Amino acid sequence: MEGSAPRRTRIQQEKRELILEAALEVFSTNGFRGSTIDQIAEAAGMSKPNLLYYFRRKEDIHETLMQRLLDTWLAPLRELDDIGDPLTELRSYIRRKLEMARDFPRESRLFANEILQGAPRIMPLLEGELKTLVDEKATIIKGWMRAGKIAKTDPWHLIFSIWATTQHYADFDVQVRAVLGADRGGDGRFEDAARFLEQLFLDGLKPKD
Amino acid sequence: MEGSAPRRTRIQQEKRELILEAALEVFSTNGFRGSTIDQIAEAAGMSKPNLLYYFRRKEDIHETLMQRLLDTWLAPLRELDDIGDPLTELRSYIRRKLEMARDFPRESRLFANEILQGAPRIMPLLEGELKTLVDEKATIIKGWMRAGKIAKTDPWHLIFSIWATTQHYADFDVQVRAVLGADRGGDGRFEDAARFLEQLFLDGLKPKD
DNA sequence: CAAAATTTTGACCGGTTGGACAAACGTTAG
DNA sequence: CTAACGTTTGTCCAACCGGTCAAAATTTTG
Repeated sequence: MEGSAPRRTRIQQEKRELILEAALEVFSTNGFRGSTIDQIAEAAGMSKPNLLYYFRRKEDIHETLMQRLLDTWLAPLRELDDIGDPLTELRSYIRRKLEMARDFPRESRLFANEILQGAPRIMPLLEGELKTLVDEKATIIKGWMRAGKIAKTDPWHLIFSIWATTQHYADFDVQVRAVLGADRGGDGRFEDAARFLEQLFLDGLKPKD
Repeated sequence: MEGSAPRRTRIQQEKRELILEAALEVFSTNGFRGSTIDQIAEAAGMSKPNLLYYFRRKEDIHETLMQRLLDTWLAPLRELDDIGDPLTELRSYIRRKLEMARDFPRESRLFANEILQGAPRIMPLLEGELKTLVDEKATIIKGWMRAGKIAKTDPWHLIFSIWATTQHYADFDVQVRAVLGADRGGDGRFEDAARFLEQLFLDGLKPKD
């Protein structure tokens, strides 16, 4: 019995990967119920029954995708630790998170879709693993505040605000580009965003003097 | 010919309102494609053909909902004007926006759903009405910066960050509550958020001295 | 009351979708 | 070659879904 490692041949590994890649594309733009197995199969270059040979149910694909997603998605937060200057640490967390929004917008949208609909499939993860991680990092941040290294405020809401502002550039990308227009909505928007966010989180809006 | 005001009896007005209310509930939690006419009809307490008597197509309901939504949704930004102290003006914009996230989370989620999927139905509005409004307000904010009333930064990204942080409490509500836990995730979370956001946007994270 | 107009419903339809299945195809090992 | 195993596909099905339609029920109007 080997329930924890049921993988077989190399072909299966490759095909499963192909399907997951295709499913990420389709799910992230159409949502779970808005996506069809046929769409995913076509995007993966195979027939529907063939796809169902590798994943028995549509939900299995989604579940596998979500499991992998959470690991990579929370990696930047996991890296946040006590060594180094607090402000620098927070600044690079924001930068990494923004880079993920730029480089993995599909993952961000998939996650947003799931949360928007009430997180029916990952609620236990949110209340368990995620809460534990955030609480742990909030304690670190609280320590920084007590030591006078950063301003005193609510660490949890601070983390929320970093998530919100960075993921916004992935989840609401079409809106951002529409509002910025053709000239400013190009590739440079992420650098503009990085500059702005750094200033916002470090200094706020009050004029310097 | 009265294409602009095709409303008829009082019953029609009431039933249409009933349907829109039910559709808001269903669409905002399941997305457009994830929602069925049957679900909406049941939530509105009527049969499917009866619902289709008031709205001929599923898309008509969604379209009507989106049109109304945008007006109320952008109201807080429209109120932002040049009279009064800039920092106070921005602070009350943030507060109003957060109140909307608290009082109209379904509207926020409906909008988020639409944007997430590439805004297929409201793209023209984003590039037209919305962009015009944001550009106009960005000009006002730029004036404040030139006058030294607030710190110099990018007005567009400032507006994005206000949208992102406030709507986060509606769109990602389940995640916020899961992470905050039973004790801190109660009704007080919006007041905590308001306090945090005020501090973030005004002073940033650098320690006071 | 009676005719006209409006509202509601049951039955139905065509298209789509998730999924099952067995047969065919390919590949590898003896 | 051939048997065994893994892979691929055509076909099919039952459930669902958006939408139609005609008839029935109700309300409005004269």
